[in-house]
Amino acid sequence: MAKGVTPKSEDYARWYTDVITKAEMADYGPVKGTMVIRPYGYGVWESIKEAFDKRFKETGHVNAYFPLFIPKSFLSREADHIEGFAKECAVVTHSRLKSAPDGNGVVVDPDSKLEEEIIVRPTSETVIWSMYKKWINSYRDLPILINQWANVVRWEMRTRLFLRTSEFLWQEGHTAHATEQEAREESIQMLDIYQEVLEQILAIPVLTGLKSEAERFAGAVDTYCIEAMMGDKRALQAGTSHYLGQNFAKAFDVKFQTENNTEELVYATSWGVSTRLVGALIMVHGDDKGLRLPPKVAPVQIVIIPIIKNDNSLDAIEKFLEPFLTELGEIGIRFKLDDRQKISPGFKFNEWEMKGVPIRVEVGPRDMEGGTLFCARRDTGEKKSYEIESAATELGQLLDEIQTNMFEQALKFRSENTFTVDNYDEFKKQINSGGFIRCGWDGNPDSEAAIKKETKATIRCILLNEKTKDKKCIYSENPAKHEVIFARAY
RNA sequence: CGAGGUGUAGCGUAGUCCGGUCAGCGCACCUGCUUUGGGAGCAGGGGGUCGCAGGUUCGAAUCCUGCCACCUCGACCA
Repeated sequence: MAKGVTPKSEDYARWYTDVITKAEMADYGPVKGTMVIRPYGYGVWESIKEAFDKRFKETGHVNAYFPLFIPKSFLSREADHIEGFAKECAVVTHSRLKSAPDGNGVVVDPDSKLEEEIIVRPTSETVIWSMYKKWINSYRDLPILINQWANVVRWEMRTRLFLRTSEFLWQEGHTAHATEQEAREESIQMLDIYQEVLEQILAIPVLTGLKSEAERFAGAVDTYCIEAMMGDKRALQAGTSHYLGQNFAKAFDVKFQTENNTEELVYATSWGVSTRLVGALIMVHGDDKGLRLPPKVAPVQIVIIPIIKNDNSLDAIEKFLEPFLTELGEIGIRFKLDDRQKISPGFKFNEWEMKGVPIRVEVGPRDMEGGTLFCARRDTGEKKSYEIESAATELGQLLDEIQTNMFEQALKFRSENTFTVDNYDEFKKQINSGGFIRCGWDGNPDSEAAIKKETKATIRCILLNEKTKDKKCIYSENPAKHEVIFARAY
C-alpha cells in the first residue's frame, strides 16, 4: 500500500478514488464502468443491508427475487418509464458464441439471434407488474409488500466507483395497494425508514422532500427522496421512494375486485437504495487519513495492535488480552487482533486508519506492566489509557459515543453550508462556493431549467414542511409556490 | 456522442523532438538477518512481446500509417 491519499482539498475526486482503492473497498472491473466490491467494502454494504432488511421485515415486507431479463416489449408499456431508461439499457440479442473462423477466440454466432430481444433490467417495475397481474384478483390479495435485493444495469457514459457504475447492487421495494391513501402512506413510511437508517446507522444527516417534475422518477406520480451533503458540499441523492399511482396498473392492466364487487386499478409504490450509500459514507465521513466508518457499519469496530518486543512477547500479550477479547465477543463487538509479524506497528496504525476502524487498541510492555490498554479513536484522534478490567465495557460505550459524534459532525458541516438566499445574484455567487441553498421557486419548470443551465444547480428537493408565505421565486421573482433546496449534485 | 491528452513490470514513471549498452528508477513483491509505542534498516532476488497490427531501416519504446484502450472537459443519469 502506497503512503497516504491525495488530500481532499487538493483534488476531491482523486481523494475519493484513492480512499476506495487504498482501503480495499473496491477495484475496477474488466468491463468499463464495472466495479468489484472487495470483501472490506462488501462488509460495509452487508451492515447497511442488514439494517434496512430488518426494518423492511418489521413493517410487513417480504423478500423475493424476480428475473434479470425483461422482454423488450415490457419496457414500452409505460411511456414515461421507457423514456427515462431507454438510453441506458443493455440489450441481449444473441444466445450463443462459437469459435472464430480464423481460430482466434470466439465470435457471436449469428444463427443464435433472438426472436425477441431481451433487456437487462435497469429496474424491475415492469417484470414485477407483469407478475402482479397474475397474482392480484380481489381486494383480499392486497396489499402486496415485496422487496428484492438485486443487481441492476444502467449503461452509463461516465462512471465513478460506488456512485455510478454500469452494474450496481440495490434493494427495490414494489408494493400494490387497494387505495391511494394506503399507497401514499407506504411511500412516506419507506422514506421515514430510509431517513432513520441513514441518520442512525450511517450517521449521515438527510433532508427529505419531494422531487420536482424534472427530477422525478420516470413513471412516478410523486418521487420522494433523501438528500445528503457530501464533504465537497455537493448533494447526493441517497434514496428514493415513489408513489406510482395507477400508472403501472394501467400499463399492465392490474385490476382488482372491491368489496362492493366493482373493478378498480391498484395503486403502487416503489422505493430503493443502492451501493451508492457506500460512496456517501466515504464522502461524508472520510478525511485525509482515509476512511472513517461509523461503528454501526464498520466491519471491524476495534482493532488491537500488539507491540512485540521479542519472539515470545506475542504469546504474553495474547494471554494478557484473553479476558478482554472474550468480553468484547460477549458484548457483540466486531474486533480484530492484528498479529501480523514483520509489519511495524506504525504501518498498521496507518493502514487501519485508512480503513476507518473506529477504535484502535495498542498493547505493549508498558500496558502489560500497568494493566492498561492504550486506545485511540478514529473520529477525533484522541488517545487515552483504559484499565484492562473495565476496558471492554467502556470501549463499547465509546463506540456509541463515536457513532453519535460522527452524526453531529456531519450535521454541523451541513448546517454551516446551508444558506437561505433571496436574490439571484447572491444565489449564483453562493452556488459557486458550494453548499445547499434554500429559497423560493415559482414551480415553473422553465425557471428550474434556466437556473440549471446558468449555474449547474438543480432542485434537490421540495421541502416537505415548506414555508412559502411572503417568499418569491429566486429566478422569476414571482410569488413562490414552493420552498426548495438547490445544489450542485452528483 | 463532440473536443483535447496519454498508453513502458502490480502501481507511479525516465527515455520518444535527436533511431544504435535505454529497457532504467521509486513503490509494491520474494529470501535472509537485525528490528517493532506513528508508514523499519541492510544484503540479495524475481518480474517488462515498451497498448495492438502493419510499414520504413542493417537496426525501432523512439520515425510513418491504421486500430484499440484509458483519462480530462462538455450533453444524459441512482
